[in-house]
Amino acid sequence: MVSDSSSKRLTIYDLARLAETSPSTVSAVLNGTWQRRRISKKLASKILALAQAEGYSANMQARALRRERSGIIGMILPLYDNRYFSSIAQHFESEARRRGLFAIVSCTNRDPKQECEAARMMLAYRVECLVCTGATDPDAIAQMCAGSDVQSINLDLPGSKAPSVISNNREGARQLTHAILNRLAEEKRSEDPVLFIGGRDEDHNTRERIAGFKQARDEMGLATAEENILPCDYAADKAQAALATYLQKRSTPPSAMFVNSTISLEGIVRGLQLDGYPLDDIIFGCFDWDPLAAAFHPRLMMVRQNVLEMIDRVFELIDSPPQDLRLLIEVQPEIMGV
Amino acid sequence: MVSDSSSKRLTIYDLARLAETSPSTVSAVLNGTWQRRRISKKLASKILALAQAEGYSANMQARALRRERSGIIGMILPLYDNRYFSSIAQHFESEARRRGLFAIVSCTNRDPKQECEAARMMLAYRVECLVCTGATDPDAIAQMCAGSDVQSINLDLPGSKAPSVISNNREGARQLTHAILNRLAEEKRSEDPVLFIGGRDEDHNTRERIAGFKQARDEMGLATAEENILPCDYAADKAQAALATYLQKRSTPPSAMFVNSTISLEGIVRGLQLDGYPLDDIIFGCFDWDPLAAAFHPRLMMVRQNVLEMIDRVFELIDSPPQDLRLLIEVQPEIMGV
DNA sequence: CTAGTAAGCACAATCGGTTGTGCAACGTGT
DNA sequence: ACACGTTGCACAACCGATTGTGCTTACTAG
Repeated sequence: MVSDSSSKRLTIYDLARLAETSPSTVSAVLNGTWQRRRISKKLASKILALAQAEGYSANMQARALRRERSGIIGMILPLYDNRYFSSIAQHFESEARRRGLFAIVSCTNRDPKQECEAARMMLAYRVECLVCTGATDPDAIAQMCAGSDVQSINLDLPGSKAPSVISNNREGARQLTHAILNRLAEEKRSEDPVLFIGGRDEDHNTRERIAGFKQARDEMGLATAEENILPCDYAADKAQAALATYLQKRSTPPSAMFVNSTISLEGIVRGLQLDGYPLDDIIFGCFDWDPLAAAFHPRLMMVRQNVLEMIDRVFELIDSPPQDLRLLIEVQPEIMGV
Repeated sequence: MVSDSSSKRLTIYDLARLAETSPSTVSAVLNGTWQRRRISKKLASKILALAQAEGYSANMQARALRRERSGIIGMILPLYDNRYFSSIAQHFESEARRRGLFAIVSCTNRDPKQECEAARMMLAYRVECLVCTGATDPDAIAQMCAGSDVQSINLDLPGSKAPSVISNNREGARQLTHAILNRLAEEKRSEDPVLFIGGRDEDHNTRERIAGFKQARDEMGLATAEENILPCDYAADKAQAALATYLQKRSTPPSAMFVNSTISLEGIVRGLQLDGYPLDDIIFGCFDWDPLAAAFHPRLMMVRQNVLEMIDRVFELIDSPPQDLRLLIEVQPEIMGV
């Protein structure tokens, strides 16, 4: 270790001087192409040992510039703070790492402006591919990427200008609704209404979940009153307020609810708790998964989206980009707690 | 928009040709140094308009290489999947963005190997600073950074080779314990034992929290039996098992518990729920914050660490690096739900 | 009318790798 | 001894920005 920490960072030029060889040879040795370049094993190991001893680390910017490949793969994400999105980020990172890519994830707070800004940054850093998760306007970003000749993929919410990987929301909702209805039947409350609450009407996923909800009820021979469908947005406060309004017209809370996300569930539970309703008696189905919440409530069933498989599908699309940009891949979620 | 999407990405050389000027001029205009270089306003606006129309975006690798500044700031994180860490990532990103820096966050699963690997990658990408959150071995990473002349800062867990920003764990635990004891007193159960459970004995934060716990009891004239302190690790299963063992010796669960994290709380609640104990009667104090959990339980008090201020402190340290690498900044957390 | 100054821009070196190509030296077969 | 193939490496041109410097013109002052 002769490292002169006095000067700058070590480069292949420094190593070349130390090893009394040329920079190109050092480069070839350090990036593994030395056999192809017929560098002798002896020289190669000398250089490797030297690099090791001096703690050399290649400058990725220089490499990226010359190779015209950054080795970076990007993802934009609405938020980190729930199990679903955080596990998306986590799996994306580890799968990228496994492939020798460097993942950068940017969270954009569900704000279209920030989404664009983040995408612009990612493109400036020359990401090799951009995964666009739960974007407000996925097509806008897909178009930016296309303009820069960068592949993009939609995750969680579908778009029309890039292939999409999403959960099978309709089928998941259908199964969850059946689980709720079965539970009601077990408890001899089959006739009680079920309230669907949370999410946004314009949102593809919410629409699909409502469709699945209705379909399941239909299959059980139950009609669904529109007043029992409340897509009041996701936010906890919105859900709490919507439920309060709903409850003004009745004496008791519904026996069962289909809650569209954990963030909505938070508002619902808080509201019921404040008003002193017997929380544990209500059957909840939540299209989202949070093990802590599941631990707390005895009648809470949750939909766990298959993040692992979704990320796998995303990388398959990266490996072999489909010709059809409207390709939609749906992954089956799992019902927990039935 | 004459963009010839046929060829490669647009460079300043292309723009120079289009604007009939030189690359250096284009560069100066696009990075804002054109006034200093006495480029005429007329030419400047021409180039800017052109760049806009053609959708030019600077190649950050080239810029970073030449400037010897990447514009990137890194963070390593144990996990995303709780409110604390996810909000750390979120605030770190937005503050970095505010400063024109690009944040990259890598999660390392509390694995020292992965921590080192991530740090190595970050250093290869020439991050300007590395924030090392909740690292298993912060000093190892601090040393790697020092070797590359890169500033590093510890967050959440302190180290001795880089300045650290952490919560005031002892004081937070003291206040939480007082809140628990007050609640017990209100409910005329002052004499009941309180169980401290979760966390690791070797862990700085856990040790501090235990100290705060004992101190608060001491201040109330209560002795603390060692059998009531169970640092059984954080994992939900470990906590559940530890509680089960604890309960074997007694007929009823403790009236109150100090739970060291939400992940431990998950195991505790699951175990109690399974065994059919009346969960709502137990007074919980959890050193962590999760609004969904808070909504579910009427007697759950939580410590919310002041992430906003912690991140602010981190950036202050980045702005003016202290001479003393052992500097420890403690930020006061907040007790929620008292 | 000329020296001196400022305005406006272009040149070329540089950051640290990568990679096509060239060129000795050495070995082999005839 | 000569042609020829191989081995082992060095040279130099990039990648796309930044920046010190220098060279025109135009303008101003004396």
